[in-house]
Amino acid sequence: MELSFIPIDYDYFDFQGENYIKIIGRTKDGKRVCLIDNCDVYFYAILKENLSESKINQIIEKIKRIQLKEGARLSKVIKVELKDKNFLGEKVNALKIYISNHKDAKKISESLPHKYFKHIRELDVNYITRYIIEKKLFPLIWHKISGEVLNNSEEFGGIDSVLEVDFCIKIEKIEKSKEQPEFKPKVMAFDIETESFEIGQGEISMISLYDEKIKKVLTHKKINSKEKYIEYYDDEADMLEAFVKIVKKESPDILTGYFSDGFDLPYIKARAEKNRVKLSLGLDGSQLKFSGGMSPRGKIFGIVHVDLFKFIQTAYSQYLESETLGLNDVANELIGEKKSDYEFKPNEKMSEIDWKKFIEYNLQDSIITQKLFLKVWPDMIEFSKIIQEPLFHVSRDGMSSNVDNFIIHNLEKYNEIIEKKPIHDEIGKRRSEGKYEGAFVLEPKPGLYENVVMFDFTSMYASVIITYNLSKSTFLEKKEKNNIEVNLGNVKAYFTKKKGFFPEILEEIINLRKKYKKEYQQSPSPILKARSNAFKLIANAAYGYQGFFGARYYQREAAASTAALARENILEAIKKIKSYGYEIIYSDTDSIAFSQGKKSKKEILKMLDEINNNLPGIMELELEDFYKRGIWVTTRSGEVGAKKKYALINEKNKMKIRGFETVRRDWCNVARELQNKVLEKILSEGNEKSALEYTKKIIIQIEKREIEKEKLIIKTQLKKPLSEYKANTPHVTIAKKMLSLGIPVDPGILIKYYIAESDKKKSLARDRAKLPEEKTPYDIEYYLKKQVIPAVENIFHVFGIKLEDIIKGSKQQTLF
DNA sequence: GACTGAACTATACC
DNA sequence: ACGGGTATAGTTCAGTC
Repeated sequence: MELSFIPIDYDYFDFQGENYIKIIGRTKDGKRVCLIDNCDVYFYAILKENLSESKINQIIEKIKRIQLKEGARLSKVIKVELKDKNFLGEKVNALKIYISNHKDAKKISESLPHKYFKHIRELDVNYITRYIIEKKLFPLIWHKISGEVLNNSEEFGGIDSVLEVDFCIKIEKIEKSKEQPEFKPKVMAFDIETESFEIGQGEISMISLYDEKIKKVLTHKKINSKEKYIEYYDDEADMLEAFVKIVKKESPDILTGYFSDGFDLPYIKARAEKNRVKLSLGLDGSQLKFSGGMSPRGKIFGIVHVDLFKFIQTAYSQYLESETLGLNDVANELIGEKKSDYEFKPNEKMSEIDWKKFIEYNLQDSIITQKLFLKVWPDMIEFSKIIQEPLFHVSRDGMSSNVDNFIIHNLEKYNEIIEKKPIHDEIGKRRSEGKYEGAFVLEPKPGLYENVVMFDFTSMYASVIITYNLSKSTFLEKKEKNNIEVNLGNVKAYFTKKKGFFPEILEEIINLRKKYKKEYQQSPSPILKARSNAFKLIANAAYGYQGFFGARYYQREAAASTAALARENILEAIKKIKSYGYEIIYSDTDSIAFSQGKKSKKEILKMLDEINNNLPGIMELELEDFYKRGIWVTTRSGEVGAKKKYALINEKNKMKIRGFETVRRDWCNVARELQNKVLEKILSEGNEKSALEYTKKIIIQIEKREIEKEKLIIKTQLKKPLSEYKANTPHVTIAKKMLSLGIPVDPGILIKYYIAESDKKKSLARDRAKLPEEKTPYDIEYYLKKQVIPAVENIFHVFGIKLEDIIKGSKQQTLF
């Protein structure tokens, strides 16, 4: 049989002591198919130099005889081949040791004659990754498959008869299809509401499910509503059974939730256990499984469970402006949908109407989750195709894993043996190496500037890595002839000029990014945008990756050299721009702001060209934008210019605000909004007059207690468990109060509070911190002196105005 | 008891 | 444990006078 097939979910099983892969996917006409196949399982033992041919043959013969008994399984070496390979760019002789079961790789490696080997590698390449590398059956890409249909076959223990698929096929031939039509998966979203926020404590009140066909809320609460989407069940157990039944019947390709690895699925599992309900959601009847220890990942065979939160965290968060990564904020920003505002109440206090609203809210969450999924789907599918790892992994992995995997899947053409992941001791060693010097930041001279030009280096760190060939495999332990030398303060680092695979792969990523960006600009589509963006994200992560202790190709010197050469390049560019007679205002890492002065835009672009003609390698400086005005302020303490804090307005009146309190969520809105207004007025009008008037107005409103509570709320994130805090800050104090009221305070939540009035003049802020719903009037002095005035006084200082004098001069002098 | 600086904490920039 | 370093600024708290 021959068919067009797109792989969606990968899993493996053992049959007669050997490994097999089972892949669930779809055919072009929407049939669901399971493919069964296997591939060679092997690892490499890299030989020491100077071993004679006869000695090597002797070693091979010895290894061939290795056999291990693992429980009922007899594991053995199948064959051994001597190979010419590369390891970290060096030619090596390696034994490719084929074994019968990948689970025994480590055990078998332990019984090798280690004294003949420099390294043992590829023990930590998992079977699914190995299969994809070997057989080139890539995730979410269409393939032409030929094979034998298994129909009530005895083969593989009768696997085809338990699988709920249209066909089960044993693969004979795999070919990538020429045509790659868009694949639209069947996606079901779900969400639960519970009596408790702690996993498994208290019942699940309801479960909502949503896809193109299904729109349901399952509940065992007895309320009097005839809404069509509500399905009533006798108890929690019945409801859970119905959940399993509906998911199985609909059988989506993807089941998605928001934070569902961390909450919904673990909760469902805990309650199912309590109620003795089997969560046999897998296409082979297998149960929902969890893996991953500390941060569990819920897996269902054949239906890919995607926790949208995780993907958004790694692939989107750097572009989001949302204050939290909660479903509400993210959906609002990405798809413009707001959740219905429902206020949580303890169950026993809920009225009939509350329950109806709660059910509606629960359904709404699933609907939003599904829409959000469809919005980010182009990014997810492109990530999976580019990194060549299954959706299940790519949707959850962090960027370091993604970079790791991208490299692993691209090493074949370099004939490279894959480096191992670090384990405990190695991680500890790497972490103890300490920090290295990072980016250069120029101290600005505070002031309001007219006509500001901003240049920046395109993908600066990636360009530096490529231009100077910085990586683990190109790093030299000591100086060699004709190498690249980098000054790292008291020491020097050396890199060979012979192109390494890491910079070369990175260059390919950059080129592909350029290619797809161009294609996107010519004919925009979400897929092309996602593809271009995925390459950009991987390129941007490459620098952090080489300095990250968990990376396979970690090389601290390469990371330190990248930062050092970036500094060198930006300083050189600053010098160059200065030499053309421009006044430099500011610079941070890869960007330079300077005054246009009397020069024309044409002259500036000509200078840019000239600078670019002299830059090394692929380094490239580009125009970020021309700005009408920009403002830089001093630090709070005094005279020096504040770094990482400025505001600009371009010729289309679009503002770019960096670092100011306006963009910080741990300041109250009254201060943020005032500061934003002040910056806007000053930048668009070119003076401080109306901004000052506006500021006075707000100050008076605060003094008259005319500000609504909502605008005074300060939000601070709890970054770790309460018990680990050494300092009793206001937000920790409030978190403790919340805990005593029975509200869960897990790390990561945003603590909201305001500062209230108190008779004691000298009390600490934490003693006056109150929950938003408390009634004590707000502390006028605190909001003036600690929020509003600090937010704007540095800005007025630029114009020589001391805000305090102004206020003193007005009638409200009593406060000061 | 007022003052000062270090420690701790959160959040931004790139 | 699941990218890096640079930077500002708040609150608390221990030590000094």
